[in-house]
Amino acid sequence: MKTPETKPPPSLAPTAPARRSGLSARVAEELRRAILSGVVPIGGKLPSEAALTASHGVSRTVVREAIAELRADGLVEPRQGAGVFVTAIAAGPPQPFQSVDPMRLSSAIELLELRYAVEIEAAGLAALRRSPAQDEAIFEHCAVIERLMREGASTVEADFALHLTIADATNNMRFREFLEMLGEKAIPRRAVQRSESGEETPSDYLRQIQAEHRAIADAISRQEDEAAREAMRIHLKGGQMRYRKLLRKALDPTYQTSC
Amino acid sequence: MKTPETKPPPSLAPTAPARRSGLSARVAEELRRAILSGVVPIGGKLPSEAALTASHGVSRTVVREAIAELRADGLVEPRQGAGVFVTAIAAGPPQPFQSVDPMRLSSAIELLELRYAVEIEAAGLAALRRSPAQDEAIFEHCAVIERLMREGASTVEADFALHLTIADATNNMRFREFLEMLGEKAIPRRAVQRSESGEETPSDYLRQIQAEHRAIADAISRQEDEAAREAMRIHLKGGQMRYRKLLRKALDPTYQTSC
DNA sequence: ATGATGCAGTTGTCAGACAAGCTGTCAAGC
DNA sequence: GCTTGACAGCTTGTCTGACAACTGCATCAT
Repeated sequence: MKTPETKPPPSLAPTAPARRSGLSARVAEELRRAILSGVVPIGGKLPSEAALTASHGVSRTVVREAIAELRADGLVEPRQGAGVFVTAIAAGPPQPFQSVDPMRLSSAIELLELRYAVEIEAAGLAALRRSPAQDEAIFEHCAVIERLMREGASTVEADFALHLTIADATNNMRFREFLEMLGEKAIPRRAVQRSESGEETPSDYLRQIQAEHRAIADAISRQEDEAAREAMRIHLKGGQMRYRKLLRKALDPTYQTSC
Repeated sequence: MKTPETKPPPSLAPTAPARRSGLSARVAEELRRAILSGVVPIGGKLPSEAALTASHGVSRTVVREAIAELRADGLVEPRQGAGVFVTAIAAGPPQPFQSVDPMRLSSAIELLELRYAVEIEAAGLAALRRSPAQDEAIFEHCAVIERLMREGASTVEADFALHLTIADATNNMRFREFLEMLGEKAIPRRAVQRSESGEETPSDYLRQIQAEHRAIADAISRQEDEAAREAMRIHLKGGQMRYRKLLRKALDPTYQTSC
């Protein structure tokens, strides 16, 4: 089996790309798909190892390792002498907030409201607890966003990084944990990026965003929690309005002409 | 892949006891334990297959199948030629907010802060969006809590139900979803119930709680979002103080005498 | 000091063999 | 006719040996 020629780093980094292209992983995935798609019903039996070996053109070892993976997933239960049976157990615990349809406006807005609840409070706590270094980092992120805006580049990631820095400044890791869990679901990147790269950013819009960011950073710097919360609320409300507009236009190109 | 054999055995029931006593399952469990207990650090390498074969007294096939299970768990990443490395990924998809130690005060408080962020905003949205029926339900829950308090019974569940009703009144299911996900982790029931059942509830404390609940319910009823948020903030801040006291006493029975 | 090469050790896959267990069929007994 | 036991065929579980592909490190040449 050939792998790509690129040499991996000598030490494993947490962000090292996963390499799951082995045969057993592939067979496991195919079987997993067959099970989850209902081709094999719950309680039903997979083909025998010998049959899978033949039909997938791999050795029995590969088939067995694939089945071992499915066993760990809780998808199958092998019974010696009898066969490998699909169990009634669903794959893993339910992921939170899964039922998000990025193309449904209300779905995304609902998640945004939840996220904003956390971010408003985070701003208040950040004002009370931030360290000087965290204070500085917040301003730095504001500057990065402003630069990206002037260049007409996408600010989605930089904006998110600012919010994460504010969450860090609460010195309660649960806030970052929450935002990381939720962040990618709350803003469908495709829609936003398409709109952002496709049009000129008005300079009054730039100034508005800058002013809002500055108001938040200043309130946090002054350690005024109420002002920080209010500044964040204004920013997010404005962002929500902007986001609604973006989404409406992305979903319905004729929307603006009808306004 | 051929048509799978779908003839179920007559003896398979969803509640059939699992038979997982195979060697590979055993080795997988031992390795899993070693990894989760930190014997092998994250980023560290498991012993080679040959070494595991020797140390566990099993064939290499068994070791490989065990490793396949761990791979499915996301605990390890085998790298051909290099070894099997413990990944930074926790078992399965990350469960949110898992690292909660109920006996560590700061751990619970951190989660409470996150929860309170959501609840404060929920109160504001509930004021804007509640239906008359939801309005009534909130008052009813207040009455239930008051009754339970007068009887000296535990109000933990009734209190949580009130907060869920407020979340429902936002008419954004994400708020309830969040609270349900987080609710049981945020208040360690053992500690709170022990303290609650063990002492007399002062009547001024009762009145304070009642007043706070009423202020929230009234603001929501009047559809004043800012007042609702502020009332909820006061209630939760007071509750946080009370909770800190409870926890400190539960952890250190001599705490009150030293105050 | 740097780059290339070789080698020992590692994982990935294949094949064959035997053990343990399950299922279905058939015959014997009641 | 129904139940029970025996048996054959098939299945999974484990072991063993072999080779391919890959990695990491030591050594050597420039």
